[in-house]
Amino acid sequence: MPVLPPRPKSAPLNALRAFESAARLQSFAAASHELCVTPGAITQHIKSLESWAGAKLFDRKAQGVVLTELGHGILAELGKAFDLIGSASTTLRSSANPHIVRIATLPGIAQLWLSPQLPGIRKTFPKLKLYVTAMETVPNLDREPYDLAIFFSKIKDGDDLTYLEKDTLFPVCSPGFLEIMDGDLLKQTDKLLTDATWETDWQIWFEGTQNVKAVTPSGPVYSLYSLALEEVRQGAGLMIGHLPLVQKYLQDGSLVEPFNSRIGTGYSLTARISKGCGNPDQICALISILRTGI
Amino acid sequence: MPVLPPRPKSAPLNALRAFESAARLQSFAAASHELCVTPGAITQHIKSLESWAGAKLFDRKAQGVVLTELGHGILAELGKAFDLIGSASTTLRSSANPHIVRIATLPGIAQLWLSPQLPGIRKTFPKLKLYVTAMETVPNLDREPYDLAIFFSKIKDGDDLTYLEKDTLFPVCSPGFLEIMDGDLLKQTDKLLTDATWETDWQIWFEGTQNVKAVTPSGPVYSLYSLALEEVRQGAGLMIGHLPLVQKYLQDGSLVEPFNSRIGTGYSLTARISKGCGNPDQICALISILRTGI
DNA sequence: ATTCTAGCCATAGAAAAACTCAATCTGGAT
DNA sequence: ATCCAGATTGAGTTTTTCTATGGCTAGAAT
Repeated sequence: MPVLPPRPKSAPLNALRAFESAARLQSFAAASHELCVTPGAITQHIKSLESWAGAKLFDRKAQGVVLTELGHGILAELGKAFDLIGSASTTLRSSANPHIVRIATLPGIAQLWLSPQLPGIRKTFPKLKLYVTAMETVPNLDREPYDLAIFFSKIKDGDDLTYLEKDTLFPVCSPGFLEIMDGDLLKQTDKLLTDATWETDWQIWFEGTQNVKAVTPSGPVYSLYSLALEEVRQGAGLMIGHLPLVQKYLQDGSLVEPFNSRIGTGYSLTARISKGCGNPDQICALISILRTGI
Repeated sequence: MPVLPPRPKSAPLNALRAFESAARLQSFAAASHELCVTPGAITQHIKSLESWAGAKLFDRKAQGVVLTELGHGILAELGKAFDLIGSASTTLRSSANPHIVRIATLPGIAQLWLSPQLPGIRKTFPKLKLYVTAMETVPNLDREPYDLAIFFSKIKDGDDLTYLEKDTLFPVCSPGFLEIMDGDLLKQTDKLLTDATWETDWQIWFEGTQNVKAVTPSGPVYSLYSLALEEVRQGAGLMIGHLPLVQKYLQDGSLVEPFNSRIGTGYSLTARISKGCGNPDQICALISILRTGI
């Protein structure tokens, strides 16, 4: 039996993925975020790849990291490779389970916009299973295995986006809060709630509609929009409502709009479909139901 | 600090690689060989990918394994992706170390053909470092990180092969063995040595040159050609010499050619260059030196 | 029919890889 | 001077990957 010497290993795949991400984003920290690991993990991946290659791939500066020419040379090729892998695996999983649609969206959208539409969707597509994953940033649909991403974004030509609804800002509060409070609602800045994802909402609304110097809200800051909105419905104060997310509460009367001045943000609620998605027709049908509302 | 729920993971890269190999080769066993792991490792990779996808990728039959339609659908895409990764990593490593040339070749070629040429190569390229890895089968240069593969192969149009020398077969033995033995050298079949990689050499030579029924050699079988040849040089018997590999010994007189009947095999010693190789000019120069001989 | 054989599967244990955590370093910015 | 963002380091832990078994099945050989 011939004992063959060990072949030299080919480059470690996971390290290559880490490298591609770090090189594309020009930052280990950003890559660590994209890949959902700690920065240290990225450091180690890059180190292992550098030792495999026998050369530095990044120049380490104190304020960050700069790709070497060597690293730059393979970035495009690697990117294409991981795009292919991503689309292949999305295709695989979604055509294996055509009755499952995986949606990526903001937590607030999931709870306040998507969730109320579920009964209607179930009626139209009784067999459909929706897997909704909440996240703060738009995932790279070329890489991550979702069929559909629903986020607020600016619509540009060339993007493969489907418009759903316009985003519009205006303060909201509970009917009870409105009754109790006297005079200028906006004076008591500690009653102005903020959501961490949309920190500048108040400022945008002030500057766009009030023609007065923006008041700095000093009320609590929430990390979940739906949580903040719940507080507001309990009468905790005022916050900026995004029309698509508060419409339901305006209709059922649990929230009211104390001012008559709305402002658009240039953003819209949009859906984007993954290229790898296995059942585009079904997804389109689903989107059209979401767009027209229940 | 917002606690985000865990994102659904993307498909495991190593499992995808195992799948691609198994699907392309239509066999777990072959894939395990290609990736230098045990068959069990492949089984587990495929299982993990199947559970990630939520569907079977292969139909298991007793005599092997058959790709499902689902699996077939992503094979081409994955193959392209891993080709890109392979070429990117080869590019990376060889352009990081332009003075290193990694050669994959048969053990026999390494020892009997390449090794004698090293002094001459060192003279021409003093800074060059050759890393020679011996293996039984031609590696996939699109995937594995070698710059150059030197093997016996049939030259077909379209292949990116460089011809080096013609392969030619004929029996060889030591001068001492020739003296001692009487009469028909080929009668004593236990003195006919065989190399495991080229088991049919004797048969090919007999049928091509002797016009007699092939004698079945019953001498020892070696797993390394160079080892067998060493025995022959010590007078252990006769074996089939491949011209490129025995030429040196014919010249220095340690082997002789008792019959005057050579036969070609249709194969030639050839060099193929990796697409990803970072320094093609240097490699070409190297090949041309190897071809012309020292 | 029985045995053989090629391939895949299942499980346990071992080895290697990957990740986290907390502490540390670095040089520009406040 | 101190702070800060971002990268690193090393120890310890978790997860993944691999091997080593033995078992299974169906076709081939005896």
